Amino acid sequence: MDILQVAKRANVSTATVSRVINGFPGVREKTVARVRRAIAETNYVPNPNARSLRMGRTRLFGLIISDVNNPFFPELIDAFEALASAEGIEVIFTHTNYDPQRLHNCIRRMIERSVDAIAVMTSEVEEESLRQAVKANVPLVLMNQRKLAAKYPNVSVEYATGFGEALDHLLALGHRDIGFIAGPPLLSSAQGRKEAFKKALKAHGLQLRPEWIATGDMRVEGGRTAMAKLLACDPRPTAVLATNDLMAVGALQAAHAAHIRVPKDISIIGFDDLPIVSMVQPPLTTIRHPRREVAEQAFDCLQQALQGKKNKTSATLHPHLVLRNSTAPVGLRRR
Amino acid sequence: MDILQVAKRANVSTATVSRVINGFPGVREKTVARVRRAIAETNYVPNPNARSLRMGRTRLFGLIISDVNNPFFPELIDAFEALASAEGIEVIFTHTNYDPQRLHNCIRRMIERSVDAIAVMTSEVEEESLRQAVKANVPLVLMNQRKLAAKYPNVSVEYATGFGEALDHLLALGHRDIGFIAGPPLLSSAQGRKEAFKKALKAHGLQLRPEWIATGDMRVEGGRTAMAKLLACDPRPTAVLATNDLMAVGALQAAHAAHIRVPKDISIIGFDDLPIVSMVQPPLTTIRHPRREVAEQAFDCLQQALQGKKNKTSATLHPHLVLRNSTAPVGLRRR
DNA sequence: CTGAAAGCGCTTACAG
DNA sequence: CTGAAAGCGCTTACAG
Repeated sequence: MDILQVAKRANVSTATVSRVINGFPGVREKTVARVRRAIAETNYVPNPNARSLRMGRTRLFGLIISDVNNPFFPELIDAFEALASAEGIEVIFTHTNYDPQRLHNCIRRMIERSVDAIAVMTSEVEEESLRQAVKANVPLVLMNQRKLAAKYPNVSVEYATGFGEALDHLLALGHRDIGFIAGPPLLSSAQGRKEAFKKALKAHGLQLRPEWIATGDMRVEGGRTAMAKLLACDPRPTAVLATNDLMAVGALQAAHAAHIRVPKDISIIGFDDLPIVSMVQPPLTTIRHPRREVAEQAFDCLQQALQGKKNKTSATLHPHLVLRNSTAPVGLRRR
Repeated sequence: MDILQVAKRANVSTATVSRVINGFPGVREKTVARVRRAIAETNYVPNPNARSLRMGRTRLFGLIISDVNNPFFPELIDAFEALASAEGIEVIFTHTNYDPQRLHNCIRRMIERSVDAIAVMTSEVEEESLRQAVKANVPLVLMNQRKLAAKYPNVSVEYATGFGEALDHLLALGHRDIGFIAGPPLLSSAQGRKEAFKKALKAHGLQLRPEWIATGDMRVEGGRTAMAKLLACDPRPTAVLATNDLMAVGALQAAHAAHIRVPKDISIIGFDDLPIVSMVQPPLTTIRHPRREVAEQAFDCLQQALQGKKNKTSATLHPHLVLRNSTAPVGLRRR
């Protein structure tokens, strides 16, 4: 009954206090001042539960990611949370650990908590889990789910743009012999990147030599072994792109181990722009995954859905090359 | 009015439905069954806002950390969230970016959201911010705040234990000449680690040579330059401990750059056990900061405080050495 | 063992 | 421009 205390103190009704708090027009200036003073004096803060119960909105958003330990996500979380916080929205955040069953539970829990909207920023998504939200009438937004993009708002990243820029850069440095460290065939996001790479390669009029594709597990270790294979080729590529930064870091280590200098003897380009790539030597040139922008677009989608606007349901973002020190002109040595 | 629908369907009052949902004893088995069926048939889920409004508890915990981008935190978040989730508690989580003003706001926001309890897992804490929670009667728990430990529940980590184990290990390998990469003098957590190192050193009967202490900025870059200084000493240490893993990684890079082999020519030990240390070559031996356990103890403290138990208000945890490949016996070379 | 009813703290037609 | 009152969906003494 706390709004009542404020009301008494200001000599008005609770309705008026409510109006002042929510910035409704049509309250006399003098009354507003009186209410504001009473609020200040009592340190009054509205009870969000009462408010939510009444309004049917909680100002609570759900954010679901794959894995807190994956250094890809912190920036995305950070950006999403900053936007929410600026709007007075709180974020409940959970991770699925790549487990579809957990995704299902995460969504259920969030609906039970009556969040206003959910951003599902995981790489693998099963539609069945999403239907819970549809049924509960909770807006959703996905990331990079091309197959579901027709039915659900989706923020997607056009990998090919990034690979195109990387290839522009390498070609300008004189590279023609370009290797690729791919990800596991079963991982759809890895396959998406591979396809985009091939597409960009073709657009640049380059051949794809099958022996210059090695496959890794998306982690440092996998990049190391994949790179070892590429380095053993004869002829070997003069530049290598990796599906993600962790494997690019592994590739760098493999080169070091083989006493092949980066970038002098071979150029390496990663993908994602994780914090780690500027911590290794040399700092890696990489294609930045626009994850902050993904968070922004996702947040916008949800807000718009809540406001009943139907226009902006999806967005496409483009990754860009970030130059650091792991690429150099093709040496004369191999010419 | 949704519990009413269930009640009607089961031919009971809402009170009885509520009793069944909350597992109160003393409802006839047959009635329970009827209510359960009605709940299942209607897919009924209690409205948490109504519940919170009535009960004065939200089953919402706040978790405040310094920095999402700091790879120290994900495991802590993960552990905390898993415990909460198992108890049907949701976590609102924010970060301060090392800014005391933001900590103040984070705590205020959480109180306004009427969380049941708050874990403040940041390195720097100003007491004034905490008083908001005290005033609002919201239980708190801190991490490694010795100065505040008398007034607030606190989970602290006894760094000296970890350094002691590291020194045991190095002595067993024949090392006597041990260098240290310290952190900035103004950073209290870095100073705490330095003091603990000195203490452990003394306990092992070793001298501290002032020129074998170099200072870095707690990041990879700082570790690199600090290590370069240590390597330039004559005589130089045969083993180096770093205040944190990021600087240990930098130290490793500096050794590589100087063509000094790790661990053959020099041993390196880090602190924290970040994921990154097993991604570099060689994987670093390090002292593991028990951050999962910190999360567990913190969560327990909060739960107990909520249950009105006064016994367990603080806890002390011990870091332990994790052996990997960056240490080796002192070479004969330097004998 | 169960129900009727009050009340948690708000917001919002409705009336004036 | 402002107030009286209903109602959001629960839980919990109280009564039987």
